[in-house]
Amino acid sequence: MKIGELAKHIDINASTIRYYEKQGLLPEPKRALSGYRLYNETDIKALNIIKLAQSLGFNLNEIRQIFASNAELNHQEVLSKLESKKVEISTLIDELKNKQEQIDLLLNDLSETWREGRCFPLSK
Amino acid sequence: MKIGELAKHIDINASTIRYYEKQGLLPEPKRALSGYRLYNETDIKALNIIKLAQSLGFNLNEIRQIFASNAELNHQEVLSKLESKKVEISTLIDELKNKQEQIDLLLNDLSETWREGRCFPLSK
DNA sequence: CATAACCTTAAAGTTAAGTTTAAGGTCAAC
DNA sequence: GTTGACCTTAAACTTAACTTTAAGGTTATG
Repeated sequence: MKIGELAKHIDINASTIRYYEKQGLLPEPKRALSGYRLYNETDIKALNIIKLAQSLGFNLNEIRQIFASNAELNHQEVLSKLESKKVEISTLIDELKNKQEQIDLLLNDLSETWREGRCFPLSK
Repeated sequence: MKIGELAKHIDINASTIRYYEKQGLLPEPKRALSGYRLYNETDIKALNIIKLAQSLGFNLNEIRQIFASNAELNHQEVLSKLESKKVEISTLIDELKNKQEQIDLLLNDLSETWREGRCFPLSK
């Protein structure tokens, strides 16, 4: 599979794949005689893990540390990273619920401001 | 109040305040004869609203449109922006809960990978 | 066999939200 | 009366995660 096909499959830009390779997220692929990169199923898996990890809030640096082969982290450390992320997400959820309440407060504040004929909040 | 004092009060960099002014988020302040910017209580309020709105997930562009005085949006539109943000946050919360489940799936997947003696996910 | 679609690299550009720097003016304190 | 803290501006720099461009090589199609 050439890079364009892989890119379409994952719905990602081909240059992003080359970028990930440069960043050490993806292993260097085999090359055709032409020099074209050649990919297979494991590359699809790898890219899907990257996408998942990104959506979980890991940045590319963390993703490399956690999932790439250079083994900066051992299995126990990887598990602990993932568990921490779960806790982090719980915290985030609480914060978001809090923000919904803050929006309600702001809504009340604004109604009052406007009822009193005052101007927008960010002006004199 | 000069810019340094305001900055300390809000716990923000003085250059950030100048930056917000340049971006049209803050009105141009009075100046001392020296040219120094002079601020008062309403500027503290304004900056706090900016911080709140940022923490709610609005970017500076949205914050200007919604809260600045140039009145790009009327009151009704502002209310509706805030209500949409509340809905957005609800969606986000659901997504986050989902991600916690996905982490669990990943954890299971990894244990299996490792039990079978296979390597890290992002390698061949 | 020509042409379009695809691939290669290195390097530069993009975006948001600042931060830092340079070169200089102002002010309070000792 | 000078030193150090504070202020001014404009412009360049920063970071992450890409995307785009330039200049050129490869391959599939009619």
